[in-house]
Amino acid sequence: MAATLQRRPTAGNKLDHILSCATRIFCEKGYEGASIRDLSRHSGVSLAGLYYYFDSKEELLYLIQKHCFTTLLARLEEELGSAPRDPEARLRLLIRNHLCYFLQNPEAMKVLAHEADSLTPPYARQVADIKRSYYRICRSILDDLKRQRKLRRLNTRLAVMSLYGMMNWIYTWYKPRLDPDADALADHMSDLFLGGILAGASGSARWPRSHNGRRRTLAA
Amino acid sequence: MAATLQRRPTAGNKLDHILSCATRIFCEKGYEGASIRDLSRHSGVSLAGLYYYFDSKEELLYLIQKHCFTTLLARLEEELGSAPRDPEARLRLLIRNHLCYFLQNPEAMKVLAHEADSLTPPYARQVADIKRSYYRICRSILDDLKRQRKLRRLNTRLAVMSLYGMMNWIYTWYKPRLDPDADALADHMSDLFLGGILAGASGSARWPRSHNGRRRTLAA
DNA sequence: GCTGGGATAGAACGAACGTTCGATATCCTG
DNA sequence: CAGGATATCGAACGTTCGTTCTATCCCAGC
Repeated sequence: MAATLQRRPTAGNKLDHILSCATRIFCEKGYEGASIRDLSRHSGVSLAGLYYYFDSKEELLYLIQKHCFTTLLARLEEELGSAPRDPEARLRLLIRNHLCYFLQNPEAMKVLAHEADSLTPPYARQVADIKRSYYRICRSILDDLKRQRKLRRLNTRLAVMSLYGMMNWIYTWYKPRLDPDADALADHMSDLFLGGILAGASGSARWPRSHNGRRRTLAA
Repeated sequence: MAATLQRRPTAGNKLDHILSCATRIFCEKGYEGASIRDLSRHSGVSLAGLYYYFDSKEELLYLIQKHCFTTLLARLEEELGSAPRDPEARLRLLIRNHLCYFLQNPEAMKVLAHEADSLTPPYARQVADIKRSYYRICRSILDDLKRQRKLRRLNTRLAVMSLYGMMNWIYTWYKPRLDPDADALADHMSDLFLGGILAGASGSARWPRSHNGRRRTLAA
């Protein structure tokens, strides 16, 4: 596990190539559905030769996930470092950062979203830590916004998760030719989300509520 | 494929039991990661005995997906049939229907979201047809809303996808003890989404726009 | 020119996979 | 009670899986 912290010297290029092939294959066939033999064929490295660069298939997935989340988080922190204090502006920046990265790495994005819990404890914990940091940044921005705008009724956990859902789901539907580019999409989702959050500010119930005691015993 | 349209008579109960076990196992280990032997162990039916009830592992996944989407769609159509014409009310109804069904069948929900393209053409097409119907209902409600409220700048495709993302992503984070129940969640997401949609109605740019020509050449 | 270690691959390992075969119970019908 | 359909299973088939063993190749440093 710790064996990969710094890999064999000067092997960086080839490992990168393998990771990029693996990302594509995991994206297409899923982690379980992809075989090391697939990776061997597509990367041009022999089956046994691959194991010089990683210790197991699981470590391969771990390396992909760790690299992506680390990069995503590092960019966000860099951008937020030199950004205004205004929570709305910071949230817009987070959304743009997220969508730009993911739309530029759509295959990695699908692997991240799809194989979120394919890792077992030793690896899973490290990835979970990075993801938690990323979550907390968004949550604290929303907490700031809540304070600033006095959004008493805002459940920030639900809000963060709703926003992430909106953003992460795009891997299932986004068509580069058909849909707007990352910046436009970021504006769209920022407007939608912020509009929804801020609309609930003044009144408690702007629209009619559930009022339904309909059937709720629906068997599977 | 057509072999399962009406299965052996009176075998309904056991097939249901097998499908329910399979749903749980696919949920836990993924479609590729789950084995028929897992299903045999957990269902109490012998390995060979299982094949009396279905023709292949893929058909098993197909049966699960088809059943869930058909049920979800049927309930929605039934509820919409006796619902007001107001698009906002109809959208709220759709959201509530979606979340109620999914939060009552969380394992099935994960399988649907996670194995969305694990099926190959013969099976995949039939499931895709049902999903398209479901998508179109939501889209046409949003088109109605757009007309009614004169939301010129609303991209209904993006809106539908954003809404579905918000709703479908919950399988990754929802904790029954911690988070609100289905009705409250439906209200939350309805408010968020409708607030966001309607906020963009009057002005074209309520908040500052992207204004950034920052770096956009970010290697993977 | 020898040598030692980084880099690579052919062949094989045991295990697990999806699926099938043939046989056997069970039960309704005549 | 006979006999066919329904339902079930143990055992096996051929394939593919992740991984490892061992041998080789290449090349810098002595």
